[in-house]
Amino acid sequence: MAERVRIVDLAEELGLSTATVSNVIHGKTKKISDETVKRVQALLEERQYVPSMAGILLARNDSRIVGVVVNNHEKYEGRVLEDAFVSSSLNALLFELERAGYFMMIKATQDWSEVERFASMWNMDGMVLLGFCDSDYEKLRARMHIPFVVYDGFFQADKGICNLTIDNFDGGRQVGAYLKEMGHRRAVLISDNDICMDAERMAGFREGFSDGETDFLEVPMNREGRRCSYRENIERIRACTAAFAVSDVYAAEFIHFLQEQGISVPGEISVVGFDDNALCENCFPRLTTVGQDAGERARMAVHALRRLWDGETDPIVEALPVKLIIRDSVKRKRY
Amino acid sequence: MAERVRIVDLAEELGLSTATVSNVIHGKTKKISDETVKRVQALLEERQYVPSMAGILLARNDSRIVGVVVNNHEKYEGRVLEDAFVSSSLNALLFELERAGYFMMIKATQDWSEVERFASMWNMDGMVLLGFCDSDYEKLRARMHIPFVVYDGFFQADKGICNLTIDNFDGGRQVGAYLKEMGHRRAVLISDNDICMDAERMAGFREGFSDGETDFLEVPMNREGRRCSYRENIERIRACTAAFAVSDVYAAEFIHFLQEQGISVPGEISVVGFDDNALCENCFPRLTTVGQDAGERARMAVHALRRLWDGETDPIVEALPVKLIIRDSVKRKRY
DNA sequence: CACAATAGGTTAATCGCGTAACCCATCCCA
DNA sequence: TGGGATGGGTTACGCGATTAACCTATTGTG
Repeated sequence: MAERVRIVDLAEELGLSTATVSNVIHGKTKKISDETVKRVQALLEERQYVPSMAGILLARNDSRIVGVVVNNHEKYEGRVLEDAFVSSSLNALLFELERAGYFMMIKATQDWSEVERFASMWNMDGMVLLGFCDSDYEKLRARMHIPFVVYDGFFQADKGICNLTIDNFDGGRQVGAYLKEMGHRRAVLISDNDICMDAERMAGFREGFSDGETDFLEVPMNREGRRCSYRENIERIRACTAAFAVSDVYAAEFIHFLQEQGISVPGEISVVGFDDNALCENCFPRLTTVGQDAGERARMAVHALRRLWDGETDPIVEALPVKLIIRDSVKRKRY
Repeated sequence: MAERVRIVDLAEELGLSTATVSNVIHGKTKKISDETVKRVQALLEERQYVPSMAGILLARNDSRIVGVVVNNHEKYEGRVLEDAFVSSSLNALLFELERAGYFMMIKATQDWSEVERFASMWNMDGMVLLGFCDSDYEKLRARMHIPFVVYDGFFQADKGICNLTIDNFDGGRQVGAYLKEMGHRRAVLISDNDICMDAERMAGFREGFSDGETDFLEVPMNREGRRCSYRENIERIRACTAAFAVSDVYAAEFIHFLQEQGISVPGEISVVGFDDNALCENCFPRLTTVGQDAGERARMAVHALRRLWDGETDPIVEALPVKLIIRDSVKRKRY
């Protein structure tokens, strides 16, 4: 373990006080001669001075840590960070926070008291919350005592919570409109009723797809038995020519099911997903889906935190735009 | 921002000194009356005392942070954390570190001086390195001044570096033996020559697959043009009945290519991957692959760190066992 | 009885850094 | 010549927790 170089060491070596060295480090050089500044800077460089966050944290109560809390929902079965949406979010957040000079600490939990401890122990500057929704609202309000941003979740706009989301409704609408325009009249809707934002996506789809002639089938799904419910509803599914799954993972699973049944995609049934996961490019056929720009959202998250730090209190509630990414899993239907 | 409850606050309220409160917190109760212990504990509970890591860090130089550094290799194109192997590793590490009472800080970089700063600023207790290999060895040795474990990478056993890996050779061997036993005689090998451990997997494959009658084709791949080189070699590929891709992602990509060409999998060509990524279950056909237990590896990593902290210096160099997971992408070949 | 041991604490220094308050020598100007 | 401004720093304390050294009163012991 190499010995840490401290400010006092440098000060001593230069015959200066720690205050002077500290001031040079922070650019408060108004009252220091140019020559002294240069000497200090040279030694900082030579000795490769790295500040100890322990001291800074204690002295200024400023940790430069942003905690990212991921809702460790049971549906992930203990593998939250493997979820394609979660991992792409973390990736974007990591780079964006680093760019802004912050450190990222991750916690995966459902237990709010843990989150509270976590934030408090480290004097976090802020937090980013992933995957929580309205039903967690009371806990959030009551227990979070530091600036935070909901990165993904479904919150009513009027709750005063800074909430970055994507325009789920519009995404669904675009899919609906696209499938209708491609000549489809009967579609399967695949979702998980437990997930709050699925409802938005489906509502959007209905608006985009519905007119006098179209019709859709909502296959009721339960978590354990998604495949089972496909099997039970196979005849009704065969009557459809298209499907909208509210997430790519469901879409891939559904395509898999169809292929097992010998139903060709998109020959007999066209499928559209949501999220633009990595898997879209690797499955066959390549999946048409709704894409969100993770980088843009992460930038918004950091921007929103900055505003909170600056004392701006009225929350940003943004529904970031979303767009349909057309690949190979939808075919025009001709009658 | 809720006011922090400090030890002095509790001490004052109890009419005790901070030393006593601190001692109770740490279970050093030999010289404290039972009654006092109870009073202190009751107040700790009531006031929900959460220690400040800033103070602890400064006083004991003990951060309980483990830094996880991911090699931000260009091949990831800025999306490291989205890589299936990386994300499953992070997931396993996160839970394992939490269980052991440590906090995880992530950094994605290729720049060693940054890693050094990172570790030094936070007085990290240890680090876990992902995705580095022998060529980084000198930097590692010269610059890392804290205990660290190579979680995944390819290092010579004799370098004295604590290196957890999987038995890449044996994985390849199992695949080779399996394909041979399934009657295949000509196979395509798909790999990326830049990745150090691919060589092991391929060497294992050769050993498992080769006998007088078998033969294989190594399609030379360059990163930008994997698909291109498939296209160029299409005739030679058609002459094969099986393929081994050294990672699931390559396998999925290859299957995709074959399906585009109208070649059925596994009807005409059987495909085996490596890693047991999430995508294996979702692609069609479900991918036969070589699986590694991420949880077990993470446990080993924490165990290895513990040993280093305990002063045990001879490094653990483990090649964790690996097993073939048979799904639907391989078909028996009959002549 | 003298002295030691023990119980039950307390005091004060320390960790590394930031910063408000202070200090001294010059210089300037009326 | 007296007083303020300015340049170029220094001193000293605070942040929260840990811990070695110290203290006092009571009990035990030969």
